[in-house]
Amino acid sequence: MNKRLPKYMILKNELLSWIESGRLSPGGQVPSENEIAEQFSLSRQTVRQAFSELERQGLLERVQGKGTFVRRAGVRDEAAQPRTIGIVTTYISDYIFPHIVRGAEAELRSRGYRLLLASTDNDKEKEMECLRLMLSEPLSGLIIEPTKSAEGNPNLPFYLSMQSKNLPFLMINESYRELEVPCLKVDDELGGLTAARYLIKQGHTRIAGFFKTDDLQGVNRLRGFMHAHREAGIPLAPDHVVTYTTPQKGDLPLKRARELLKGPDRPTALVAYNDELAVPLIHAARELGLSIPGDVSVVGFDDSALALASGIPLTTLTHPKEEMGREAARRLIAMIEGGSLYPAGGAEDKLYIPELIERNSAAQPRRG
Amino acid sequence: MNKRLPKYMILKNELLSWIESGRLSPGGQVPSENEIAEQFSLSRQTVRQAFSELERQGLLERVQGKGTFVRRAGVRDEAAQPRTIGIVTTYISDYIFPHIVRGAEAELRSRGYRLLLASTDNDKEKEMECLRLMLSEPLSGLIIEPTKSAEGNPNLPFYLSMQSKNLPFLMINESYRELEVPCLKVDDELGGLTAARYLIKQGHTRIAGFFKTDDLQGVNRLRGFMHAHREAGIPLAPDHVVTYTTPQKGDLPLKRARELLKGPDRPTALVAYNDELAVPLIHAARELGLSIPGDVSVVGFDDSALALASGIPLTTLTHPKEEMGREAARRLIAMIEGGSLYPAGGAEDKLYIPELIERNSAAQPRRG
DNA sequence: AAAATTTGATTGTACGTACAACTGGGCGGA
DNA sequence: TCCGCCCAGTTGTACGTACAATCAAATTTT
Repeated sequence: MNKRLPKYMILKNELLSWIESGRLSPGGQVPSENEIAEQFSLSRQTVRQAFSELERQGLLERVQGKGTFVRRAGVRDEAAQPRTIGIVTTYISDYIFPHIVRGAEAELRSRGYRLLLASTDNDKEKEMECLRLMLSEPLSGLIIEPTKSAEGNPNLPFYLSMQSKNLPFLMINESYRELEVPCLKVDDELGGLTAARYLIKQGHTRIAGFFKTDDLQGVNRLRGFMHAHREAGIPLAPDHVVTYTTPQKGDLPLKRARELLKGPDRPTALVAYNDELAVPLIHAARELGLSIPGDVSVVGFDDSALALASGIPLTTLTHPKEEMGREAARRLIAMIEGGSLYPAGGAEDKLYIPELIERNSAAQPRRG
Repeated sequence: MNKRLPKYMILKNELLSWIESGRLSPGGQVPSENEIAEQFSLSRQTVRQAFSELERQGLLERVQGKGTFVRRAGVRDEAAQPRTIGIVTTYISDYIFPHIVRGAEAELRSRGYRLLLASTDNDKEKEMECLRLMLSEPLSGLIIEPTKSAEGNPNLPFYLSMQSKNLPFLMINESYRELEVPCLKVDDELGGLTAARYLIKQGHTRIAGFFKTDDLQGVNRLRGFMHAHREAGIPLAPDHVVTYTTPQKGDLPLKRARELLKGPDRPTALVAYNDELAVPLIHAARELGLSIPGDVSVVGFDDSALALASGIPLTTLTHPKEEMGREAARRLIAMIEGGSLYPAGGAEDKLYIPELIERNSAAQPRRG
């Protein structure tokens, strides 16, 4: 059985239970060393030993001439909570991701949290490396943007161990399906639907769509795109749906677009996976002597900075970006301070509704 | 004078000096409590008090039945090195800053360091807040992009205390003049010189410059711009130099540009503080019916993503961006692992030479 | 030769005393 | 009323003793 505990340890545990039970409240005064010594029939030195260990652990504060006081409530080794939150994102520097990070950073800073940042470059091995690094020192929580969410998730064990360690985390943009984790994202299927519906309503019947399909975002946008065709009864030529993966993004979709635009029955409208693709699509079309939006309409996604920087203001769908970052930070902090793995209002995902911004890159087709 | 130190404190300091002087080496055994007590004519209890405080600080290790041993050499509170590095930047999400962060992040991650990120929004109060937050938990080093470097530095005490705490840090883009700190930056004066020289060589004689002057970067670029005029003997009309500050950047320079371009003797070339300004300058000029580069040449700075996204590929000067971030990380790690406040090869600044990239926004003036 | 035991050294626990240093309140004098 | 002083109560420092627990090496026993 248990070896006999030293008396000062017994006293320590007794005092701890007093604190936890509320018999001693934070800030309140502890009976003096002499009183305790008498009550427990111990020498004052022994009481001092117990007190000084508790003081070292940060639970008591002794003030010469005044007395001994309780510092904070709480469990044994709570050890000042870290107040550091990690964000693991696919790309730090490009496109809308800086804005998401910025929103989160602003919110976190104002709430007294520090932000740890790491980037996966959309590479699953780096994702694991990032997680390992982040967890190498104490952390209060994590915000994760999944890497290649449409494929499998080899880092699942990592996430499970985080759940079992009661480390709160949530996902943005997309979540791994295998995990039950709160997620903030845009309703991408609705976005694809909205974009295609808009063009159909304008009178377009030959619309090509370009989607990156190693992220679920692209898959969902494509799904909405196809849905809009189905509901309008418009046939969708197979070669009018172009899918590609991250490494191909620089050339494959552009090559296909040129082929389509040069061929017979060229599409009168293009739906791009995002603005990053929409801008080069516009340039490619112009190089072929086509005018935007007269000959070809283009709709992008995400309302990024590119939408206005390029010559033609781009018709695109909104993405909350900074607001999403802020909200993710808010929710994560609520989870941390609530001590729960799931947000207070249930584990519901937050779905942002993308809205169409009409600018000058899309219009009715020439012969409507 | 000094109050008399308690005997156990005197003993503590004595032992510390033994450790630091090498009389006691890490891993070596400390004389037993009784020996020390006899040597110093103290009671064993007093020796125990000194020992236990040193043990608490992590310098000694006591093993029952064996003896007391020295844990590690080194200064008082070395405490397992954190391997976390902070970056304080002006803007996270905009322009070239994400690329700098990205370079630093990649390098840090590959070396096993975590990256803490904070943004000042170019606000000195937030800068202080960021520093305070970052330092609230252990940190190995800091990379700082100064806020409004051309103005004073109210957070100087903070930086000085960091130096006195032997916390390595370095500056990027610009440094506060009051601090002797290693710095990585572009030779902005040379950049301004190069841009103006180029335009002069093309035959331009009426060149307007637009510079943001609350950052030293802008001040230096302006200086080079003026230098080029002086050396070429070209008079520089006072209203052809437009200076502005961060809050004005959205409208003042554009307003002035329109006035200049509408007026008589309009400039045939514009030098913009950076690409972020160059792009709207181009748009403004085109709205006035002027063609680029036929009627007006425009040169930007930093070779940002905007330089290619906008309709006309922008002639601009390079900025190392990612490479600068990587190099800053490398140097900081060297300082940390070298244990020195200054880099091994002396505290020399790294000066990057900006190079001109000729694209399509600048050419010879119409009647050359 | 191997195993068990003893032994000495060392730190851990526990009690005791004494005085110093500090705090806050009460008391008395200016 | 205010100031200084004292006093009781508290923690801090310092010394002392005694024994327990542990470790490693020497010693004895098997």
